[in-house]
Amino acid sequence: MNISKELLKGTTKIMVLSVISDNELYGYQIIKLLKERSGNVLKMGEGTIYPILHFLESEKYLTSRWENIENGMKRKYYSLTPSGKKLLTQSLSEWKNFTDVVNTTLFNS
Amino acid sequence: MNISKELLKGTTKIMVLSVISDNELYGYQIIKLLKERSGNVLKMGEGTIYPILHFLESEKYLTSRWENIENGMKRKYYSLTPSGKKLLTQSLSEWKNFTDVVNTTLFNS
DNA sequence: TTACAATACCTTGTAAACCAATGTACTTAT
DNA sequence: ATAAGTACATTGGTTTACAAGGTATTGTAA
Repeated sequence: MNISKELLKGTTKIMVLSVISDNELYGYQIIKLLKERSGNVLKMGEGTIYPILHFLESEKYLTSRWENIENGMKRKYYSLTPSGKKLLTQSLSEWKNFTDVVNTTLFNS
Repeated sequence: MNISKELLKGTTKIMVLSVISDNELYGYQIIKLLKERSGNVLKMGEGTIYPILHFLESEKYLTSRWENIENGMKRKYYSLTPSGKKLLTQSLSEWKNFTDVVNTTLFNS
């Protein structure tokens, strides 16, 4: 089963905020987590997630810190700012409104 | 309450197919019907709906006929082809899958 | 009667979202 | 040694929706 690219538009940002709200996470991990949590349906590419993280950080919804791990690799960990938590709450309520409106429109005939 | 442009992406086509499935409709009427059915939330412009109708017709999901009404105006009525009915069924099931996956990802933490 | 709102069709240009592809660099498994 | 995995990043293309503009007619309010 596949999720069409078009339907996804707009929701990816919310899902990114949502997964970060639980734990401090790095980009590559978020991609794998979204895949896992969605039951292997969402296969976001790096070209999708990294720009979203950069945007959310530039808008102060996220902060980041670099961590050097033993083997020489570096990870950039993101967490929500207070402003990001507010955005998440607001986005979740928007998401609910949105699906309600669409469902009403689709099925109230 | 406003529905963000980004979330809407992809769903407008489905809603257009959905409203036409019940009755033969013309473009301007569809805009008003979507507004009405969504409880005054969806205010699709003509620049959104007309291109979708043209696309769906070019892909043979819709057929159209012109009707001259008394006062000199002309309306272009659209209805679903068998292929369009199939697309609608398929799109509705995609929509359901999509919201399920997003909700799982958002709320199963 | 003159102007505006509404009906009804249409197109063009722009911004945003996502993905595929590509690039770098290091590590681990075969 | 070669491929796959980890982990960061950017560029270019497609699609979606909207704002703004255009044509033409009818109905209404000033």
